[in-house]
Amino acid sequence: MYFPAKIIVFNKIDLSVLLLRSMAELNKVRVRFAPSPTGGLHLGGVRTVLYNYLFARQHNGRFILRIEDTDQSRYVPGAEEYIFNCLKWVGLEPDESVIHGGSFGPYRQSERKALYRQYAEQLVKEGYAYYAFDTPAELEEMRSRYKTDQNPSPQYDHTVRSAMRNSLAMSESEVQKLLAENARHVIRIKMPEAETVRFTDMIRGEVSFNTAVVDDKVLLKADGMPTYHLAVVVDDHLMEISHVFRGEEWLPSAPVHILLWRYLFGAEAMPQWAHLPLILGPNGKLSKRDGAKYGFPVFAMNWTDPATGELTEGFKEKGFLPEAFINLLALLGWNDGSEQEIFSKDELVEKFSLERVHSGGAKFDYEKAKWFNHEWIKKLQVSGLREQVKQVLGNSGIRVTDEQLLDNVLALVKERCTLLTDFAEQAGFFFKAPGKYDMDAVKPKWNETKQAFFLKLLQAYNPKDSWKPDELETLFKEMVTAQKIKVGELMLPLRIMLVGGKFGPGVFQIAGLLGKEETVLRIRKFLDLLQ
RNA sequence: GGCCCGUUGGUCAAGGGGUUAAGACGCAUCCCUUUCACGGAUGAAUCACGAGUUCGAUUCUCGUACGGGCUACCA
Repeated sequence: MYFPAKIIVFNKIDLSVLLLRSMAELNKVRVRFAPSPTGGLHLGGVRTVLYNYLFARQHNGRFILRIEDTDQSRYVPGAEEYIFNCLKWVGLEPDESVIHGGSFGPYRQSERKALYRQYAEQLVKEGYAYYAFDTPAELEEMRSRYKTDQNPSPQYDHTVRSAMRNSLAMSESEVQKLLAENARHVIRIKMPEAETVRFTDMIRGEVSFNTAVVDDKVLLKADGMPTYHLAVVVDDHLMEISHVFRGEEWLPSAPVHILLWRYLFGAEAMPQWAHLPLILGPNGKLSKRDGAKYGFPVFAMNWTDPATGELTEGFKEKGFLPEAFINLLALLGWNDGSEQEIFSKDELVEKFSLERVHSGGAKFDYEKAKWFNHEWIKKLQVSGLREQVKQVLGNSGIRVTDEQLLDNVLALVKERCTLLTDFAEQAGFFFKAPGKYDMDAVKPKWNETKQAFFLKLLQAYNPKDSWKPDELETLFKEMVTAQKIKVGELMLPLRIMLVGGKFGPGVFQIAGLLGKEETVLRIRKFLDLLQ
């Protein structure tokens, strides 16, 4: 009597679990970053990657990287590999891509070329698009003909299309003849003459457009490649993308994409859109130029233009930690509402939410960016810094052989380094005696008494068996008190002897790490130099 | 020019009808530190403007101004 009831209950549970699972499959989150491999990876691009990544991780979804290389004239060798290197550096690697694989490939649009034409043709057949045979010269002619002060950039739209050479204006037989002759042509979307297209953006709410003022965008180019507009819609559908995050600069062409979705795959199937606020420079959208002009990086990593050989410095080489780079990017347009500003990647995955992304653009502040890096250098354990600092020291000709010393040095100096490159100055002298000294800090005030003092110091330090900072300091101060000189008057010269300049941690801390031998050697060397 | 999006200190920003309008960066001054940092303290905003709604608008509505984006067979 009791048993059957129990079995029924179990069955119910199994059913609901199954139901939930299939619903989860249906609503599977799939997002994508779709860069065009034409040059360096802009910090705005990395932020888009980040938001995609965070959203995917948060929803147990997949993050896809699709290469949008439909413009063959803009092909730049190496750019694609460079993008992957950047993503690897920041630790935001895709689940599916050209190199990560996946079952929705190919992930490079140029390899999907054959796919797009049928969709464009279908649109023509259904009256949503048309063939256009206008040559570049004819387009140019149209633009200059309609150009006025009131209308500085005439569009190819419903007001002019009947006066152009396209399948809407020409006779059926004429069109067929041209097509049979393989005449160069494009396929353009036929924008409705007056319709309001609206959609709900996840960041800015309802946005609406009047199709009358949107032009008949080219969907399929004369070379058979799709334009961005056709390709995004087709690929987002085929790759089952659920949410699209892209820059605000795409907002004006959103109605084209909405319409294409409606015509091709149905509005219900459309992914949700989120147009991210722009990252601004001192004047407008942040550009590579701004970086060069104001002296801060814009690209994630160094990028050398293969055509011109021009090098653009990246955040990595400038001395940024990937942790800091991600952190500062996340906060450029988003915050969790609390006072917290330092977030690890895991915390971001946990706390990020689209609802808290701003709609207004944010001006990039390099000073604040450096602050984030400083915070992360302070926060990170030496183990997280070791390899990167070795690299930095290596770049200035210092090879680290004593790993233990490196760890001690890092712990001692990291709080005074804002960029990783600062370690060259702040840590370098521990491994290599100063090559030159800040003589101005010593010479003007140097005298016989001081010279004598240091000789005596040498005599006191040399025979010491233990070598602890505290003891060295006490001994030093005891000896100074015997003189009629201020402690500072002698401490600064000692610093210069050991460090070379007026910087670094406490002098005796330095001496401690340097060891007796090296400390004595440096003092003696300097004294000789002054003779 | 047209269309779209936006507007809280120099910058990033919290707050969304009644608040002394958070916090951070940067800046300035001071304290700590016999270097430089770190750390601590203090200082600086009539919430773009004008109407409206309201007992009351930074917060809601509408205009204006300003800023930005788009306006290619580029993405």
